[in-house]
Amino acid sequence: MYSISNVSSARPPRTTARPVEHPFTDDRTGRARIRDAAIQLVADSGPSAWSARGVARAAGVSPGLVIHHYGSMDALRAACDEHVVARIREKAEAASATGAPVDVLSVLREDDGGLLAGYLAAVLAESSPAVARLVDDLVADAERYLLHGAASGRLRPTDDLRGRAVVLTLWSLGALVMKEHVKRLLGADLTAAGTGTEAIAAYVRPVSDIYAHGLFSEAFASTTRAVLEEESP
Amino acid sequence: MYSISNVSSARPPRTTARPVEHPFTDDRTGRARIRDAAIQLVADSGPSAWSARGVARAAGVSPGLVIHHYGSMDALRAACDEHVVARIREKAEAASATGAPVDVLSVLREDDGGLLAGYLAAVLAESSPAVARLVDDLVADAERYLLHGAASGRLRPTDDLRGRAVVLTLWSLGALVMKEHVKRLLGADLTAAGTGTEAIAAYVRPVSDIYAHGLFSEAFASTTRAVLEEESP
DNA sequence: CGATATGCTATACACCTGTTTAGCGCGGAG
DNA sequence: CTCCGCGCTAAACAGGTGTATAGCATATCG
Repeated sequence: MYSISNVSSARPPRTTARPVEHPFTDDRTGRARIRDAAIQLVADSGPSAWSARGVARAAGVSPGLVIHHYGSMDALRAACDEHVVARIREKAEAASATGAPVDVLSVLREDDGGLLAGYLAAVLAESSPAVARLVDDLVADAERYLLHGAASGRLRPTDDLRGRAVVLTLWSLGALVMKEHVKRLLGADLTAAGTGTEAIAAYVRPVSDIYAHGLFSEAFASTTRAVLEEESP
Repeated sequence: MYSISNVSSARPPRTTARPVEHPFTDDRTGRARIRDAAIQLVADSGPSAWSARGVARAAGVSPGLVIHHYGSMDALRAACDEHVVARIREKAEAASATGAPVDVLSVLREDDGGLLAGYLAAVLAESSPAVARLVDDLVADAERYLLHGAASGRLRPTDDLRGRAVVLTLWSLGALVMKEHVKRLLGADLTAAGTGTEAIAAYVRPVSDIYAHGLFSEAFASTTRAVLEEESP
């Protein structure tokens, strides 16, 4: 689900990969600098940019230090996933606590220059236990929101709340993965925090329209429902 | 858009990567065998499986022959993209000619063991001119379908037909890219041609429900529309 | 027959990958 | 002072990458 009232105002431009000023500066040891540089690199240049030497260069350290701190590139990858997932979880929980709509795209629209969104977009299609857990959690969040929304009368009830939560969440995440196509076709950059309301609106408007009224005419919707009921076991 | 009446019946199981029996056998020179093996490899094992030696092994030839025929791995990649895109285009045109709903997921559900879908899922998030063109064409197809659907009264009219076409197409393609998450969360395998109606239904049902009625209650939809109109320039 | 084209392999090369190892510098504690 | 721990680099290694090159086998044509 996506609510227009959640559309944030203009943000500062994205930073490019370089060693490395960062929105989360809590534990800036060499270890943290390396992890953060790796996240930035993947967010900016995709999974193919992943290498010990690339990360080392971006962090301003030697490749040996990368391995020294993390033991292997796989372990670094897992650490990056866990870190990004934890951050997103925090943001999703904060949004949930305010009763705001729990759409992952709005959760990700923060002043981090598109870092979390960019990294997530890059890894969503890859096999990662941490990311799979995040997706599952986001679905659970969406399901809770749908439940409350139906109870309050804002959202239509359904006998398959979970299926709906899965579909809505995966649609949003899928659009994120397909961000370059979204950008080319609609001019909307789903990860750029610097994007103004207008540029995101090109994506949000048709989405909201479908959420508001569906796609089928009422007559056709009735027909489809009849077909659905025939096919049910 | 997705129509239940388009759900195909059970198909034979997927083939695994091996040298290599294939649904399209028209030009089975060494060159074609290599290209087809490469497509199968990526469909089965993702972009990280891409290497001259991996493709050569799968095709039962030497790595040198791969390069001999295509000049470089980049050229082979481009050839694979073009080939898959051409096949999908054929299928989409055939579906369009019959007036069937032009949903890419149903177009891809054929007796090729999930090959086209699997390859497309693997490359959709990567930068590829051929794939971008395919996406653009699929959006154009969807827009035409929406136009006809609105004229016939089956689909709701909208002042942003193109935006809707983009969103619907990218949702479907996004779900394809996220196929492992769809499978884990709903048990629906969007690329496996061997999947029966029931397994796909777990994805299709909530989708159809949203298409039929939207997500918001009528009261809330009216409110959202009011917000939308306020925010329009 | 020889010449040419095509298909193909084996080998080698330059460069990249992740990882290991040795060693230096610095700070703190005893 | 010495010792220890930590942070760090440089060099080396094994294994992988894409690619180039030489050469063999086969078929076809004049």
